[in-house]
Amino acid sequence: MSGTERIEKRGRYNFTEIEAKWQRYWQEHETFKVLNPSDCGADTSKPKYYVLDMFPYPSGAGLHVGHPLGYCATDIICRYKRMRGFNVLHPMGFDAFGLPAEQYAIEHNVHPADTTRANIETYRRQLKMFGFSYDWSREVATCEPDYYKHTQWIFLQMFKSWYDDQLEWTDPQGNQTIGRATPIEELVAQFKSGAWGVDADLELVRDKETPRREWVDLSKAERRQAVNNQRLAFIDEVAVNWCPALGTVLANEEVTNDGRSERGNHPVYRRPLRQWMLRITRYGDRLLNDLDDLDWPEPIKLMQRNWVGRSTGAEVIFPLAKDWAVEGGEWKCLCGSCADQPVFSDFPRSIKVYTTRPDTLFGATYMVLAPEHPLVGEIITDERKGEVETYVAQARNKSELDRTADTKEKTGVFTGAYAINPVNGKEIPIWIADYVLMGYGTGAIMAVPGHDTRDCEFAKAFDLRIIPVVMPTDEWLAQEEIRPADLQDVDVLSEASMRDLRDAYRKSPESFVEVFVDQGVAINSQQFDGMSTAECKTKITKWLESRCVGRTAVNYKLREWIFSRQKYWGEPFPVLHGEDGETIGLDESELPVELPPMDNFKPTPVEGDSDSVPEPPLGRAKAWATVERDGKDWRRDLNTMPQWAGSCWYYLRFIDPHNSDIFCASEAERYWMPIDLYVGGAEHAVLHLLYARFWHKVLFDLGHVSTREPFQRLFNQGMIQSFAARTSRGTVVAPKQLGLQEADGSITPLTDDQCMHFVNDDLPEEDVKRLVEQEGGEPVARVVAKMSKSLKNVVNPDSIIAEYGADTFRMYEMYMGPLDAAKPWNTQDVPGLFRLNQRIWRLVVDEFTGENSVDLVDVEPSDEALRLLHGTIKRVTEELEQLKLNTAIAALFDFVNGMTKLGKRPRKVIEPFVLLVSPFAPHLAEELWARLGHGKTLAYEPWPVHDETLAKDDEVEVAVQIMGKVKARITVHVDADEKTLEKVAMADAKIQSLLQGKTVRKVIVVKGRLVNIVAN
RNA sequence: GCGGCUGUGGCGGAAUUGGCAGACGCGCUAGAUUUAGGAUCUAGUGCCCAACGGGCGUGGAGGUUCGAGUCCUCUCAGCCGCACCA
Repeated sequence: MSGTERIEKRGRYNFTEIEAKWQRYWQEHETFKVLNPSDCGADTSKPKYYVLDMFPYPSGAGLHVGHPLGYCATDIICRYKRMRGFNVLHPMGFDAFGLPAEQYAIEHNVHPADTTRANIETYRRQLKMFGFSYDWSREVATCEPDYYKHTQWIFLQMFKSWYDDQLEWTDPQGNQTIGRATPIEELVAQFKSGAWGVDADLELVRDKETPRREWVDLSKAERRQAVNNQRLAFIDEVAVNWCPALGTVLANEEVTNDGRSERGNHPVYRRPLRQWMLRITRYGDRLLNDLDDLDWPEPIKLMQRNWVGRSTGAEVIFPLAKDWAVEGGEWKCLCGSCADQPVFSDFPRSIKVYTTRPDTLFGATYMVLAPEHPLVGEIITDERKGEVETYVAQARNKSELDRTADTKEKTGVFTGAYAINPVNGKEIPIWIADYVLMGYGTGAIMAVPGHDTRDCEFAKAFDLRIIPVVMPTDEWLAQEEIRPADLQDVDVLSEASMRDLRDAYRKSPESFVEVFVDQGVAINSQQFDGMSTAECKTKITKWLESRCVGRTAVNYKLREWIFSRQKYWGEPFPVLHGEDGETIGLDESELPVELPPMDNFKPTPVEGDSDSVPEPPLGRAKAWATVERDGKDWRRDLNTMPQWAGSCWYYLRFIDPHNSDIFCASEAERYWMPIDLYVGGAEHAVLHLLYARFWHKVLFDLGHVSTREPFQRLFNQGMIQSFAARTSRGTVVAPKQLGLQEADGSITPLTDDQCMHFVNDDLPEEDVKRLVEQEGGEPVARVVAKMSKSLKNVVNPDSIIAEYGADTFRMYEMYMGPLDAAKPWNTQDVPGLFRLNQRIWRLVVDEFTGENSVDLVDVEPSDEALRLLHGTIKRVTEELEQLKLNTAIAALFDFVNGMTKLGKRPRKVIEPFVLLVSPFAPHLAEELWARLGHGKTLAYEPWPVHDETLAKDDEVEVAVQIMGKVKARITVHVDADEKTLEKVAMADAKIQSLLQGKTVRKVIVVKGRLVNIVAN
């Protein structure tokens, strides 16, 4: 190591050489390579700790300062855990498939594989500069065939399974569970044996009472459909955001409010398209319930719960008035072709709705269908046809965002048809309105304008009846700002005026300013009158059930996952499509299905609102797309999987990254899972984490993984923000783009020094007045903003590392504030941490001679030095355990300050301190450890343990308060009891004088803290 | 609109969970030092006042308590998520 000699000669803290040296050392010695239990030499007696970072998407811009925030934190924890005797798995890889690479490829005519490879190299180089203790031998990239072979394999498992939601089983962890992913063969066997059948829509029917069709009577295509209707991965036609110009489906987030594509501003249309779907909703309950046992931030759990959006209520059937009548409580079919007294699951010519408020059924005065509802065409009367069709056509082309824009007024059309309210036999009009979404519930609602704000708005707009069926609480009725104008003066305390209010509500609920949507007491509901909302819900549902027109139901906001993209740079689907519409999964031995080499990734543009949908780019790879098998022609699927696919299981691949047979060997999986700590940004709070949990549960059901949940503990790092300026118009610009307006109107750009003062908010007042944005000359104010390319305030870690070193960078980011808080980057603060590292360096090294400092002494440390050390060990350890890394570093500062005061540095104190420093500034600590005479890395040295008796001072200062205000301080023994404390406090001269002429009422003593004297 | 989070000096942030508000760092002030180094060391640094004393201070207003940054009620501001979910 020639570099060391030079360092010794100069003796200064030369971070460049030290960091290069130790990074080389770690690499050469494979210091952080960790073994799997079956590997030769593995020590399975140690406890395991699996720490995972959210792996990055390698974009062209390279790493920014936000990435390493979480990575530094996990690295510190990993280094700490190793020293605490854990086998630590700490891997890193790249989420390498995705749209940006493809867009870049189209614009610059390069292959996404090439740019991705180059970007990965940049990222890897940058990540290595930080000295992270990753086991690089486990690196993966999701775009490599070795990797996506298994992504395809997992997809096949979903294609080959279905969710048996009634199967009761005990999972390997001993939990009683209902519902499980099961091989599709078991479903087919049940069909074949005649145990199960299907309904008219080829959906599964288990009981034999319900009218159903049997397997033997189904055509080949129908059988395939019946099975497809259950598969976890299936093909279905769904309404999507189709952008003809871009030639792809867009996510809702990629569509602007005026129905155009975010990228390119092209028109976007709602189109029903055949897409791969994953049946994630079957896991809704488990995705919800299993959150309870996870050590995640509550807000994230809440976001996931809201996303799943489970609600309970009832499905209710509203028969069409032209086809059904009620005679003597029995349903009578008017068309003659339907069975009288139909069963719930087979009630022809009726509208099924979902409601969370079956108790308000008597208040349902009209119905609304979503414009896309399949019954719309059937029920419109001839005279309404034109108007309805125009409305439906309009709604069809609106994006979801457009339709749900909040300020929008209610629109709709009457169909001319009526339905029968099953609770009272009354005929109610059926309307069509886009405030009802096809994607939720049944796509149809019963409207209760008396107790639903949206229905009320609609009813008022179209002059529909409003019937109150829930009497609000007195408290609600009595609110002044809600009461009708003519009842403003009543005395709400009297029972008589409450009666007036109730009568007024009964007569015209719309005269109250707000709609009552809460729980109350049923009115106008015949035999259910007087029941509480909760009771009424159950009773009405039971009543409906007994008449086969309703049943309890559960609904989710969660939608099935649209899983295909019309793009090149993603995982191909491992399936073949036959000419007759059959889709088969490939055999495992045929994986991976590699992407064909191509050089043109452009979508085929289509003009305007055409129904034709062009082929995805993969369609141009003609030879690849066609496969001959068993004498028949098959076609590959031309779609690819979305970017989420690879990240749904990467944490499993890290466990066994080079296994070419299976995605992850079971023994290793059982050893390492679940992940003990998962750190990443809150932007993945819902989608990635939900999708990955879903895949994991499928793998768990099928016996491929051993834990119900992948990520036991989750931690969200906060965003690194930037100081910026906001102009009076609201534009945000970086400090560098500011200037001072001179008297002649010209603008002088801010100097670096002035920028600093701007950031610190302490520019001289006359400068603040002249502060303007350079380009527009508009006045600005200081704000904290997101770092963004357009703001030109992105800080590149490379330059900071070059200037101050990786150890300083790591320390600075950890010292900025709490890990989970958003905080602004301030380069000005970096030198403070650089100074800390220099001071730590000088605790050991004499800067001039380069030898160990003469103050470093081999004598027994003083009590004071020991107290300092053990206090520091205690603090650092406790803060590390809680991921409070900012205050842990504050403890390091305190130690160095303390040592500076003490002068001499006993080796017995300095050595453990170097170990405490090592997770934070590993290069520095390794170098000092070597200079202290140790021959090998400190990465596996035991973590220092503090001795409580040494950490404590014998004496402690206690505050003495009078009436809660500190008036004096006394010094007492740490263990002094309450009585002693009180005595010493009362004896204090100052306290004595302040108590002159006052009566002591009470004395509160908190041991070791304070004495509070209550006196007047 | 609904839900969540956050408001503490000139700046970033501490505060043992109801017990001395402002740890630690940045910046600033003064001094020492010279090995002129992205130095170091010492002292100071919340605000106000008639200044070895006193008053006020954790977005604002109330409240509970011997005692509140911390708990309760109301309120303001900022950020994030969802958004016609029946």
